[in-house]
Amino acid sequence: MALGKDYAGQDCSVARALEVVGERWTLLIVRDALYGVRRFSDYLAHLGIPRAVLSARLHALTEAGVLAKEGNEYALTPMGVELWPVVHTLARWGERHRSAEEMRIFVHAECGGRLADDATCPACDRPVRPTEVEMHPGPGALRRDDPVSVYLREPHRLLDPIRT
Amino acid sequence: MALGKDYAGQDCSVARALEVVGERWTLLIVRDALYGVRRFSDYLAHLGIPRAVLSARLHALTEAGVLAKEGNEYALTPMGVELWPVVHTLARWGERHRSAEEMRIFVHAECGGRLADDATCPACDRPVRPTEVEMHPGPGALRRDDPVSVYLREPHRLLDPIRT
DNA sequence: CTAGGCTGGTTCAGTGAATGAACCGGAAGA
DNA sequence: TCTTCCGGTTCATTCACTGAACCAGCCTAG
Repeated sequence: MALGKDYAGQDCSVARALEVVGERWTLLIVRDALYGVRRFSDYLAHLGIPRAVLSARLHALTEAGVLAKEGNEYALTPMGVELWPVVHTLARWGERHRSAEEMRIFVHAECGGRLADDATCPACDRPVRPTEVEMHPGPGALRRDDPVSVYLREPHRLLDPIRT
Repeated sequence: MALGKDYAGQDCSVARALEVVGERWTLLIVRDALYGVRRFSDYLAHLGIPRAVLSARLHALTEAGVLAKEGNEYALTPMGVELWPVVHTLARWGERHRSAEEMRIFVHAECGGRLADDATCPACDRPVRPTEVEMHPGPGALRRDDPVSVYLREPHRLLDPIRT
């Protein structure tokens, strides 16, 4: 992990975190894993990432303990699942400042209410684990035709495996 | 912003957000800006970033509306300040999984209690704006000798300008 | 008023990483 | 057995990051 990937000299946990998830594509892979994507070909088609880069990132994330490989599937470890608040907070910021219309809507499955920006449920007044979150397509969602995009046209529980 | 920086085809606000803050060094610049850094030379020395890259990032962030330049100082806009939950959530994840000891401690200035991982104050039971947050050095903090690091050996309000 | 230092950059050559296309080996189905 | 699919690896090209050198404007001491 020499020159170009790390942030040596930074006594900061943001830098430590970015050494794991800060490279190009990495956080989008984690996002897809939270959605339930597990297979190489599904990541590949849904992200439009070069195969070589996907391979490298999956291995690096596995090495770091964010993903675990079982058979041919890459799924999040508990450490990886804990990135959910990071991904959600970032998504909400992008939604507010960088998107014309909402693309994805996150709902607390038990009460049906939408999640607050900090990934808590305002109605239930508590933090919500990703397995309790249902994702709905929003009005800004595109009609892409890769298998994962087609699958996600329907509401879907986070972390529920997507096998196309 | 052609090839290599954007994530074209992703109908996802995470991708939109990463097009602004996803490049190498960018989120560390935002972190420093939240700490109160404003001057080119302070970012330079505190980050150990190449001058050319810092120049490019500051211009890109200004262009995107995350930073605003006034005179010779680059400070966060309201849109940039809203990245505080992202940075804090990521810092907490890194702290939990990637650091031996705590490097920085974030405290709600009004009540003296430490912030929860989602950047709320558990004691006051409400979200906390960055201007209400005081940052203290933790036991894992290094004794670096650049001006910003020296300045931050003392407790410091977020967004309070650092002029060395 | 001018010489030197400081701040805030730009330029440039070298290097490493991302890209996209081609290739490959194993497993499963026809 | 032949074919297709899946999960990669290899490779040439292009792009971005790096670090060092250079430079222009401002401030200040002499």
